[in-house]
Amino acid sequence: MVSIKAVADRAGVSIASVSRVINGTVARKETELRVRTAIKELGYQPNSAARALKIRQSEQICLSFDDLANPAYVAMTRGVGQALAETKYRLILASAFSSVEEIVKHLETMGRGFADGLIISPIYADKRIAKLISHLQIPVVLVGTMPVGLNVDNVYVDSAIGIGLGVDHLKATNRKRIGLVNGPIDTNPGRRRRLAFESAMKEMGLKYSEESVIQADAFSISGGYEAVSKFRNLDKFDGLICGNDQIAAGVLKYCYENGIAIPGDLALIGIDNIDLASILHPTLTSIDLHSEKRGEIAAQLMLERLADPARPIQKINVKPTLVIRESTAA
Amino acid sequence: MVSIKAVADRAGVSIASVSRVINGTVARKETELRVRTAIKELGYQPNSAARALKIRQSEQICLSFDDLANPAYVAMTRGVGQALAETKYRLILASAFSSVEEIVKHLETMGRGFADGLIISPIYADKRIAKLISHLQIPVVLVGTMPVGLNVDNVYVDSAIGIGLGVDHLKATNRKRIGLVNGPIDTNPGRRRRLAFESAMKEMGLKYSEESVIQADAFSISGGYEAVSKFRNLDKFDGLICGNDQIAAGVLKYCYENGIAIPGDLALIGIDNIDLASILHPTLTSIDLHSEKRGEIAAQLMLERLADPARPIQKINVKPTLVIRESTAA
DNA sequence: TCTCAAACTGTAATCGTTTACAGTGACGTC
DNA sequence: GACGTCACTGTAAACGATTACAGTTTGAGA
Repeated sequence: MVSIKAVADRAGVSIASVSRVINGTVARKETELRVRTAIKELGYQPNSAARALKIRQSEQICLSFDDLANPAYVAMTRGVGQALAETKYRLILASAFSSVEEIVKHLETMGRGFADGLIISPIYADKRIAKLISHLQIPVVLVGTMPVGLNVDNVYVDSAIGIGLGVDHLKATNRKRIGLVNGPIDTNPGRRRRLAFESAMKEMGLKYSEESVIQADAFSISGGYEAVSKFRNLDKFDGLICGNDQIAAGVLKYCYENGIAIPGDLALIGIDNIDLASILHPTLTSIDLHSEKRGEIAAQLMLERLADPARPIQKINVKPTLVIRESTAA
Repeated sequence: MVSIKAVADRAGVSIASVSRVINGTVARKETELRVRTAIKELGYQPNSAARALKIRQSEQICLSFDDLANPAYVAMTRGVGQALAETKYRLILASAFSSVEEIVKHLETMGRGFADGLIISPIYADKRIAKLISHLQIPVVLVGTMPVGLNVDNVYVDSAIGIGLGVDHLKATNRKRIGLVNGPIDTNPGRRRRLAFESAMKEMGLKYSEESVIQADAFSISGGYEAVSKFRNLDKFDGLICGNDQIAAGVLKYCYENGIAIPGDLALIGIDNIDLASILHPTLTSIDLHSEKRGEIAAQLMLERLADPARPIQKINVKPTLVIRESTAA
């Protein structure tokens, strides 16, 4: 392993000078040249562990979420990655397919200093998570619903508004018997979307009851498919909002197999507006929650926080938008 | 920051004893108890930079590929993550949406010791990449086609066999005018799949020419859609193999919009067998390249290599399989 | 030529661990 | 009671960088 000492010897200077050249502080032209030549000749690269130990920074930022199989999180990752690309920070991905237990385990190891900051988008509504986050020594940016009692930088999208847009659109296209195919209720999005749906329905004077909600046990294609398979009597509804686009895809598949015409018999709306939405038959109307943009903003907040630890806490609100496609045609 | 010194003071022992307790070597019962209590009381976590510096290991493994938007790579990431979950290694994701330039940049910084091993699945066929990899000081496992001149642990799937399965199946279901909608030709999969297609066609005595190949400029839905939109006269073919499932989805969309019946007028086969394949209408026959399994094997190879740096180089071959669905019904 | 400030450079301490080695004490044996 | 062994513990030296601080060189001005 070629260390800073080897470079110093080769260039005939002290290690301090080498370090100074690397970090771009004072150095005579000739010294700099000799050091740079030595570095090139030896193929030297500074050891990041030693550097991290000394400067007390790892120059790594950790991104943590629970479902990489969900394209919305992939998009978020892309956003974070882009914002970090031109900085000194590397992106670490942690616990991308995890259960609550795994997240807790991961959070517990975050104190080891291998990351300078944590961007987290927890879907599970578990109390331990909020507690662990609040005890972290490094800056945290939370994407999504802020748990009670926690106060960190935050970027969120008001799903109530999003669901409102959806219900509104269905009502405007003359649907009256509207239901929700919700994702798991022990998750933040699941809980929030259900509440938002209820209040949107009541607000618009539409009939709402417990039976308006079909419960899927995962935010996935098969989750959606199986939920409506079990439920069966979809003719109760003439419009459905789904927990996300994948659930909607599952519902769509079921409808196709069972002769339910979309949008003829039933209008369908998804959430997230992933690529899938535009290639389904019919193409899927979707509430876009702008995941990539939220990732980008989260990374931006993190960079600003790292640059100025004392700045006031920021909460950024991203507006959902409705993308209308064939699945809700009148 | 609470360090090992603080723990030692609290427990009334030396830092060496604390370290020994943590790393599970000799210690008297009472000493161990006092140390563990002190650790708990102070909430101590060992600093990973200091540890990495001393033991010359970062306990991080880097996974590098170029297109996280492709679910096949997400599956691979899941495989790697699972295999690493119960080990001491953390998974870092690098350059997940990258150009050749970015990969080169990343590879150049791999010498800094922030990862103990690199699992890489490069799609671009660029000579610099092979060269940089061969100069790396850490173990590398390559997933995919091995560039010439490189010799590292490798897990690959013989796409020739996969394409062969596809062509075979199309021939068996009475298709004669078979084409390929290929991905970009400057990528490894693109190049390999084209060659494999050509030889499979010739071997089976089917007509092949330059015009049998439609070139898409990305392994994506829009890549497939635009390629066939530009090409137009799809009636030349009665069977198409697509560079991956997303390209196939794009082709399918075009066919739907232009009244080409699948599988009536045209049979369609994708590659990768991602979730999407089973929810398209019609469902898509696909050549499964077992990405998740390859990721798992790659991680396994890496762990074995790290445990025994001297062991002979392994090359593991994963067999592709054909999943037949509606899009190729006779 | 001499002086002094400015510009640069080197020495050495430090970051938080791990670990070789030496030291301590308990205990069984003669 | 002396001694050897064994089990454990502490001291101190690394690992490879950064950075005060002190020391040295340089060059301008007198």
